[in-house]
Amino acid sequence: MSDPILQVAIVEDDHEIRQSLALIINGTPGFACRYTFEDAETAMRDLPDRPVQVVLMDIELPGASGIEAVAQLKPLLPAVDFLMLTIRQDEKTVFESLCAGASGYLAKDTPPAELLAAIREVRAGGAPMSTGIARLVIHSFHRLQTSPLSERETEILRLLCDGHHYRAIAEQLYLSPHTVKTHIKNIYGKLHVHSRAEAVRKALKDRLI
Amino acid sequence: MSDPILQVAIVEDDHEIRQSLALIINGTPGFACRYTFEDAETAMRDLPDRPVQVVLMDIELPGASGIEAVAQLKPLLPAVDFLMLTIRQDEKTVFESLCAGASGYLAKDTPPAELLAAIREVRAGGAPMSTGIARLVIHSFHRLQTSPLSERETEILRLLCDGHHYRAIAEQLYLSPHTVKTHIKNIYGKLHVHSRAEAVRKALKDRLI
DNA sequence: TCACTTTTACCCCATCTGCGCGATTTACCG
DNA sequence: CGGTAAATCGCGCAGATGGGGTAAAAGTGA
Repeated sequence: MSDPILQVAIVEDDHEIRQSLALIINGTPGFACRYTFEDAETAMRDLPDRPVQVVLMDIELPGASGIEAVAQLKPLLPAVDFLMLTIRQDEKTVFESLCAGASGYLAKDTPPAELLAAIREVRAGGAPMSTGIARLVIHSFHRLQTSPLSERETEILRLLCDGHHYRAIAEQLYLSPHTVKTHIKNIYGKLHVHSRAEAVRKALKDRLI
Repeated sequence: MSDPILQVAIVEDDHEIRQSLALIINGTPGFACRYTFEDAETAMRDLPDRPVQVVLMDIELPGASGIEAVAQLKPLLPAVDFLMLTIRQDEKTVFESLCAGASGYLAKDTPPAELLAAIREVRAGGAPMSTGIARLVIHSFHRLQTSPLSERETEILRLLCDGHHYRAIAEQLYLSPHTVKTHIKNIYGKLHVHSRAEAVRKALKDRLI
């Protein structure tokens, strides 16, 4: 059904790592690595013309970062799976990579066997991640339980986020518009914001609703 | 360092599945399952008093769902890891579970060996997921590249989300407030919304900024 | 070249918003 | 039992917002 030989490309500035990764891949039946790049610029220029299915992407590169490369290449090559292969495990880098379009995120010290398993997994529709990364990602969904808002206020904030006006909120909750106004005022105070837009943003960002 | 015996609880309404899961766990050195619950209500009532470290949670239960149970229990037991064990793999259920506080998500047909590995993994700070779930989660980060907005409009939407007013946006972009207004009007049209709040919500939800 | 989009800019006007002030009732907690 | 927080209702006002127009310059692509 799928191509018997999986074509893998590598973007990695360290010569040794690049060569050893290529050796691992080319030494495994069913895998091939015919294209390696030592910087993001070359990869962004040449990758679109190469018959590649999976790209192992380092993040810290001399010029443009691997994240920028993914952000540019993924829309052009939606069928290609990008696997970040990096030592960086900080939250910001991880989320930026995933937002850019990476389909997996592996630590650079991943053993060869696991690396190959990850490549197989991503082709099978999975999303291989190191354990720490997975926890980071899952944690990002956990809502903060430290909401300073009362139940009623949370209810009103939810309607606020849906774009309802004073009047509509009042009608839905069988309240006077004045009451809604007071609640919203209190919400603003507790969230340290001064407008609907800011409140909506904070509500969604901090998962208050 | 950690307790030599890992205490696991099970919340599952199907008698057979519950028993066989308990058998698997109790038959494995280092694992113990002394508490099983057949509905969410009982689990919510009794679990807080039990010395449990990992909970295997079904979602479809007779009364309250497993998601509700996690939502209530996780804040009370932040050190406990909840692993959803379910046949449901739809996006909504997965995200609701993770938002409620689940640390992992497994298909019900996960083989015993993998289940045990997942329990070990979650205790080690990981977040075990079936491959399909992992891809679903990672996909949620991928921004939609199909933004209908022009560059300028996106720029203005970003400032809108930060809670700026017409005037502040105009000053930051060296534009007339009239121009900003026109842009915002066009943004509303393209996003099919009628207020700042809705625009902010859509922008954040669809990752347009 | 012509049509289209984008970006810029302006007008009018009804409504909505945010902020100032105060007030009552209920509910919970020590 | 008294204090505090939450929830409810009220008024006025300056300024912001959203909706309806119009239009010109600049760039883009067929």
